[in-house]
Amino acid sequence: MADRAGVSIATASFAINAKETTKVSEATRHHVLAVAAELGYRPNAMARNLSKARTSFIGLITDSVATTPFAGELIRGAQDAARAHHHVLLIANTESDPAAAREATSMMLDHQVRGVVYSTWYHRLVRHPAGLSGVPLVLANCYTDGDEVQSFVPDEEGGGRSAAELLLAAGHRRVAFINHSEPSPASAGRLRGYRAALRAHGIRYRPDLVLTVSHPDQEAGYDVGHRLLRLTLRPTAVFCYNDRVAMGLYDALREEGVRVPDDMAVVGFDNQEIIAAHLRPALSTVALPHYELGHRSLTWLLTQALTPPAPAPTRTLIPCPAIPRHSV
Amino acid sequence: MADRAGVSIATASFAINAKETTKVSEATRHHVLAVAAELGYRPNAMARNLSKARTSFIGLITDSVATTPFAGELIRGAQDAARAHHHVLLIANTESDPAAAREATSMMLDHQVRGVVYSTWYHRLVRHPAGLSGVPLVLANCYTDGDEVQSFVPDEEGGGRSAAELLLAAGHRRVAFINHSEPSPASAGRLRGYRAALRAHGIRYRPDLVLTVSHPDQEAGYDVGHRLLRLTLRPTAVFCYNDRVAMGLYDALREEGVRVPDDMAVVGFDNQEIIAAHLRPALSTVALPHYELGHRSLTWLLTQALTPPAPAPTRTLIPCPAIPRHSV
DNA sequence: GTGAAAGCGCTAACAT
DNA sequence: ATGTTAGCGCTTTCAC
Repeated sequence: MADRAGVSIATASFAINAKETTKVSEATRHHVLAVAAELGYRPNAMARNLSKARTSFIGLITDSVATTPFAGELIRGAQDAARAHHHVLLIANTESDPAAAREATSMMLDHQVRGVVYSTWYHRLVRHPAGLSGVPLVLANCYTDGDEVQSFVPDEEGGGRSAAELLLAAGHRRVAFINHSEPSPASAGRLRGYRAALRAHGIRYRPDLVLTVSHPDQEAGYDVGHRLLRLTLRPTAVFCYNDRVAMGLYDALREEGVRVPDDMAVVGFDNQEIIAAHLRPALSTVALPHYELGHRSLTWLLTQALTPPAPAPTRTLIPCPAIPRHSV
Repeated sequence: MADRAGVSIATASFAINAKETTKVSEATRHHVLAVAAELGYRPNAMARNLSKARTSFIGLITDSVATTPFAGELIRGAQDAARAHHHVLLIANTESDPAAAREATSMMLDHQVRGVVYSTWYHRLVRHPAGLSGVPLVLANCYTDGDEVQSFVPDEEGGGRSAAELLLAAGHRRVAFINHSEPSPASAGRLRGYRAALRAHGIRYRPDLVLTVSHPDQEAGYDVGHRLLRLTLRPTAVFCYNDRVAMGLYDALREEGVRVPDDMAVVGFDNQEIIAAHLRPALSTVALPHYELGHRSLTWLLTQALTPPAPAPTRTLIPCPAIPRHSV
């Protein structure tokens, strides 16, 4: 195509890439661009990648895409950041299958990704992903034991505080917490946040007001709801581990003729739109920042990890914003 | 690395790619492979792509990733199919932004994708995606006017029939249908299916039993629920346009003391797990085949579109399976 | 069965 | 400011 423009192949390359050190005259540049447009010329990314010995690929590994809208949000955030930096995402979903993970890893390595973000659908501790030692790596929604790799995770404690705060600010003093019995960053963090909020309001923490469920879903919320109403000192407000528990709780409450929020205020966690926004009354909750997790991870890779000196890895907390609706 | 194995670069290439016409002796092949493994050698996909003048990329364009789990399922199906054929997906999400779509298109073209699947999050008519005339193309969950491009879409009519059948098979004769008022493949198809099922059971179609809503969500379901109960000839069963409407309907029914399924049987559509599986009682519904849509589209591209003669494009209907639970 | 050599379509020195 | 040239790491004839 350079030929058709009557210039050398090198000049064409310069013209098209419009470097800052513009080694080509404005005139010829325009001419080349015009000819290129006319011919519908598109540079071959493979050739460019090979020649520059560098691609514009970033790998994104998720352990689940479809179970929740969370992965979608994370992908969207990562995608937006990638686009802003003219990079393209190589996405692989492992569904927690080690074989799939291995395949994904080598696929990415073979394609010379510039870095990879490894993400999980729920916030948890992971081992250093195998085979990814040679590449700039960042974790989204998970972290490793000594935090020896950079990670971005939700600020569970802050979220727990915000959730409780939603209730406390409305004047509630007997606030129950339905927590997940499984130890995890979420259950531990939210509990800490709940206690901190109580403390800030001069309310003593009462262990009997925190109930736990082993599978935090609608069924559990329903069951624990009935337990809750039989407490000797019935709470006037409940902070639920997640929106699904809150949804089940709504059912239990309704069955017992307890109205939300008049007789009992409720807040959830996760901000699962399809549930939270459409319960009756709409559920006040706290959002998990999946979009930001994806966005920040990718941006970190592109702006920090790739330009030495490589920063020391840390676990970066991303806020979980409160989403007030009508259940308080 | 060939050098380290003491063979020529060409031989190494042959050994590694293990062609059928094995131009290399078993002995050297094993030797090369051993050395490669030892050195942790991985072929450079960029170089390979450039050399072969063909990549193993397939583009996947979605118009939304996060709003529903639907896109996730479709991606998962596509990804699985791609993996099975040793291809890798280049995913772009446009969020219905034309600029993003243009960018996605040229990104894919620049990367020499072998084909692209264009998908939408709800089943609809689309115009031929711009800029994609030069590439093998397949539509998932959408189709074009004259069906001049291959597409895979849900069998809405079959799904509607299955939904109604769930109710009819349980002996119901007065079955209402809450439809979406907006004309669409879904509303038209499901209505046809509903009527066909009625006919098959020798029941006369009564237009007054089909109510419509303009935004098929929980709020609409709630509102229409009250309307429904005021019908002179109250139905004993309802087929809802989707699970969200059913969720709202549950609320209305409960308010009026109408029990599901004893006083009123309900079926939904979409099989949105988070709702359907956890309503009380769990909602019988019909699933949208997003996984298959993605899987079939990709498989078609890889097996049909890429091997001449190119098949004539058709709109292929994918079944929507009934998911019986406890609301009938 | 194995090796030499010519590209694939670009980028980046290095000339001019 | 523009052209020449040497690769980037592979695949693939074509000789041997």
